[in-house]
Amino acid sequence: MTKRQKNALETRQKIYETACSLIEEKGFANVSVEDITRACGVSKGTFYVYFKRKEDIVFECCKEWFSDVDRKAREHKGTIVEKLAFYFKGFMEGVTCGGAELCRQWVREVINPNDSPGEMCGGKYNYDLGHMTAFLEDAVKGGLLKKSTPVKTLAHIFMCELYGMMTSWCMSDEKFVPDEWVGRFAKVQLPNLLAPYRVK
Amino acid sequence: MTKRQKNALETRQKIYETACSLIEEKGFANVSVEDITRACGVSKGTFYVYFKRKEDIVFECCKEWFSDVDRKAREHKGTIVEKLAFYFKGFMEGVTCGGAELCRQWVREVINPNDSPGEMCGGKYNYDLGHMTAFLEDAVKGGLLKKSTPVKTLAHIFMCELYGMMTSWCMSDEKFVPDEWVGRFAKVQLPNLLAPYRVK
DNA sequence: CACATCACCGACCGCAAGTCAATGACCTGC
DNA sequence: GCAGGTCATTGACTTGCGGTCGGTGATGTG
Repeated sequence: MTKRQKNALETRQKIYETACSLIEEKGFANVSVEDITRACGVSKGTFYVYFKRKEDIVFECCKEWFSDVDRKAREHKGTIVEKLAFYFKGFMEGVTCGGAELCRQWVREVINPNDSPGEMCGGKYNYDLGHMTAFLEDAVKGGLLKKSTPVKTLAHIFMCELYGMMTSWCMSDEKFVPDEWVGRFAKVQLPNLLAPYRVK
Repeated sequence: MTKRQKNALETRQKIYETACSLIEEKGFANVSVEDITRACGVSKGTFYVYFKRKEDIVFECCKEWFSDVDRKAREHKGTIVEKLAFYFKGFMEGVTCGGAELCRQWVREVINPNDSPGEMCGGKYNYDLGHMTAFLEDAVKGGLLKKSTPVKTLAHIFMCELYGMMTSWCMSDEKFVPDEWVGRFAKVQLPNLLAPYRVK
């Protein structure tokens, strides 16, 4: 990697980090692209070299952990309840780690229909249930769940729970601790939902 | 009511209805205030006579049913599970009746922190759990739930479920039927959640 | 009939997103 | 080490939209 390329990467990172802290401080709608570029000493044009749209900045933080939580949960040892609890914990960690404003903006963007104009930088997280179904299919193959398990339906139910936690967290102004929620869910609700499909 | 006042009401209604259909067709962000006013033959200024902000138009449709679903569910006869199922059904009905785009925009707005600038026309629905706690307290007083029921926690759990369904619906592009979800939830999950607190 | 009211108008303002031709620092191959 | 090309960066500019406000004329009122 040349010095030039290294600098470019640093610029991109600087823009991203400045944007995150400004958004968290003032709210996404109250931060302009020029606010961001002024704050980190680059020009407006530079921003648009690295991000197609202002909104794309919020997808940056999700890029890694979305593939990562998937991999980690797959590798996680334990019962299917433990595996799922781990996945839930990871999802909430990823969604909340940037703070409420970033999460809110992520939700605002991610609920857009798929044919929305403007390609998402870094790939859109869309409602294909991909992560969750793959994860549950692993559990079926691994002998943790019965072959007859309605993977798609379960995936759907679990994603629904995750979106509920995420949205509640956004709206409750960070008053609740995701770990506690996930803990309660794993203890009270998960076993009942999985009971019919578990291999004894 | 004078003829003048009647006309004014009609104008307001016309703006509201035109806005809804345009938003549903093209998406909230792709419809300008001028698109709306042009489509219904009034001027831009007139829009701002009736709505403080462009965003306020989406709160219009929620005004009635938010108080209404509360009242109706309170009056609904049956077990606590039946009452709750009724409330869930009503909530989802209200949230989805205007179509996915209106619902999406409602979510985008409603997740704003409370100190967001711009007063919401028609009152903001905020995360005070108000509807749900009142409803559960009724059930405690009515002898359907034990006195020791952690009303606030349960309200929180149930709102979380509702937000999950709502968000999933927005993201799944109307693929799922809210009634079926609520039916499944009421059958599979609700009884387990309520079991410890129900009066036999 | 004259005056007041008020629903409605649309030109105007300010701001922010996104564009693009120009620049010059850096890289590369001879 | 130099010449020529590449590419990260710039910031003035365009575009479009949200929101305002002084004006107007139809409607209601005394």
